[in-house]
Amino acid sequence: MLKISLPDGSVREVALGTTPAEIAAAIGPGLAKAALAARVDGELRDLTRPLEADATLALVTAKDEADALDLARHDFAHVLAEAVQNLHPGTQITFGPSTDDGFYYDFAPKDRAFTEEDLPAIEAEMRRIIARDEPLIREEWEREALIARWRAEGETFKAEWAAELPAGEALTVYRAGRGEDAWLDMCRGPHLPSTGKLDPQAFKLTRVSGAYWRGDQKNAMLSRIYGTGWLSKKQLDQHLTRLEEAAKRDHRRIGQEMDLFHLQSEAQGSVFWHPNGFVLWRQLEAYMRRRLDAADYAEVKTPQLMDARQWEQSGHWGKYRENMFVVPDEVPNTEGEGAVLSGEGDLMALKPMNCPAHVLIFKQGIKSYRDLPIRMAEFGCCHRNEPHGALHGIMRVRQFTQDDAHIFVREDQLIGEVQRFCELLDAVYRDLGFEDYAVKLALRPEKRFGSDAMWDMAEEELRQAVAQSSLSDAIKAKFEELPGEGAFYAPKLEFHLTDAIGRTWQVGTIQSDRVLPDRLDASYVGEDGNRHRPVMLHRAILGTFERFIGILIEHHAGRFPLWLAPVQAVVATIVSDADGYAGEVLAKLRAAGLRAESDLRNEKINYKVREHSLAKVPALLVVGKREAEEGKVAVRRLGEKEQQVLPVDEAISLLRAEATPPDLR
RNA sequence: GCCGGGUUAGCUCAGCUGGUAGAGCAUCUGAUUUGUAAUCAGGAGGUCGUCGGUUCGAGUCCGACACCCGGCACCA
Repeated sequence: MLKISLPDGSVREVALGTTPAEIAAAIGPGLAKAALAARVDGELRDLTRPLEADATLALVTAKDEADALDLARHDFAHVLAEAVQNLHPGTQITFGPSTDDGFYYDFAPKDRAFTEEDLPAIEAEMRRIIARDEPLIREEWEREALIARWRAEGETFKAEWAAELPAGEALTVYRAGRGEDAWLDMCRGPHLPSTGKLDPQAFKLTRVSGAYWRGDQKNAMLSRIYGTGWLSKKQLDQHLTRLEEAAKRDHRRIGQEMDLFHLQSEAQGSVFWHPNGFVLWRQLEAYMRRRLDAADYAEVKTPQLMDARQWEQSGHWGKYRENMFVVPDEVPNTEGEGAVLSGEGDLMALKPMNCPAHVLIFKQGIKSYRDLPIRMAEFGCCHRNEPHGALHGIMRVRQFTQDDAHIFVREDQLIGEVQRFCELLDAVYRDLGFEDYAVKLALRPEKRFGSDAMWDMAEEELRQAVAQSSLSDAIKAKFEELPGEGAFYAPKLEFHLTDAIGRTWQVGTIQSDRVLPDRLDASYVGEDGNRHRPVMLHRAILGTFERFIGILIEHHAGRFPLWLAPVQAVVATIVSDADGYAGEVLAKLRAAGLRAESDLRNEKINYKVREHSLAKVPALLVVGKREAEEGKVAVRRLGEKEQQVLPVDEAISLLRAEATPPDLR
């Protein structure tokens, strides 16, 4: 007999081989029906998997939403695969997990990749499979038998996978339905007891795409079908609504609507900032400059183009050449038409990073240990020739400006500097409206430079710096380590912002680098009179202006706080008799340093209110006859239905206070 | 770079199986002087992404290229 402990503290004695489903049935028919899976000693398992030892058992129902969702999504993926093979015989199955909001499955199509036009038929077939309520039965197979089976069915990807699963691990197969011809997939499980547990109205196939087998560019391109899956139609509808809301916040759409910037094919991947959008940039840059000044950074400006030899020395030519824009250094051809290289093989390259140039500044003159730390900042404009498919609005571009800085430190200063950086970054994010962000430590990658001892030390330094910093407990609680994600020369701290609708974006970063100072022979004179290598901290808070502004746009959905808003106030007249007065109000607003416009058009006030509201102008100052006579304005704030009638000077001083950047309040 | 989809007026989009283009908004003109999310009327505006092909005839069919979108890969 086995002793099975239940969550209520009771212990049941059951025979060896009893299943959680049977225990659920013994407890009650309601539970038996609601049970989706079991947690056995904390491990999620199939309801029908026999118990083999004393254990704690918790039955998983829809109330355990995280588990239930994950099980359902995984099952949707299987149902998708079965549906596709029913409709498209000859399609090979490969791999199909659950995701954050649904699931996908990768197929090796027989002749052509799937398109969105295939999806409705596949959805219908999925609903038929769910309606058939096929039991999902777990089986353990011998490796050779399984490989043979997959080969016999022409499932070469599954056969490859089966052959490579680690020895000693049970090879499990799930049978959908009963009998010899039931559909099979190799899968670690667990699964719901049957497809009928899925809500046929709670999923939707959303898109198709390509995906490399095992995520490797060198492998075959598979055809992936994505879906979103939930426990109920209501949840699905809520999710679809969220997606619609997110689409309305898309920075590309708002950028167009608010006339912030545009992109065009003649300058692929580079942003044309319009006057409105560049206000955001200027405010952000001025703010960062004040912050950096206060934090003892010295600002520099370095060349856009440098000789290829310099990039060879820094190591970029070897490691980063593919992503660099290389420019021939040409002179007129004295012996004929056109131009020729100025010297043999003379090439220049646009900088993809600012770090080498900063080291070159560091190397001018002799540096003493007393000079360190040296904090060198640059709003550096970089060019990287990103793969075409990577470009995305203003978030991923080929020309961008980083709020970059390099801090040259002695070993004994390193942790303190990283800590100082974390605190500066925290203050900036809070000022900019992002209270909620995550810190991640990217650890040594497989291919790396330097000894294990160096990595042990470098990783521990960053870990310590975060732990010792004054970041809030909430932020520290979310700290996470990412094995294998570090740069080849150093571990890095990554700072991920969460926007208003829950998406996260990596923006800030800091990494300690002992390689580049060495390659470029940077040194300082130590207390002992000998030359020493400084450690170089590469760091950014916003990351790039382009991406950060994109995030700000989406975070605020274009409704910027007053200090950032491109147009802060519009004076709108009700009748043309108020035009003169509106002009006076406008002049006062501008004299107070506010970005203001007037709208004297011959239109109804309803029309003007609607138009400026849609343009997301934060403050609308309406003036009619009454206001003109009384020296007042009717202030209507964006998003509010009510207006407040105030004396002009009072309205202006309120707006002015609110328009003060957060660091100057 | 790879897979799939797309590109029609300033913007958002319609245009069935080929017969040389249409709406709303914006713009312009006129009327209207208006009190908090669209006043009315009229006009103008497009070599349908580029190049090539099929055809008596191409926005529509075929091919190449460019760019965009969704993913994948990439992201010092």
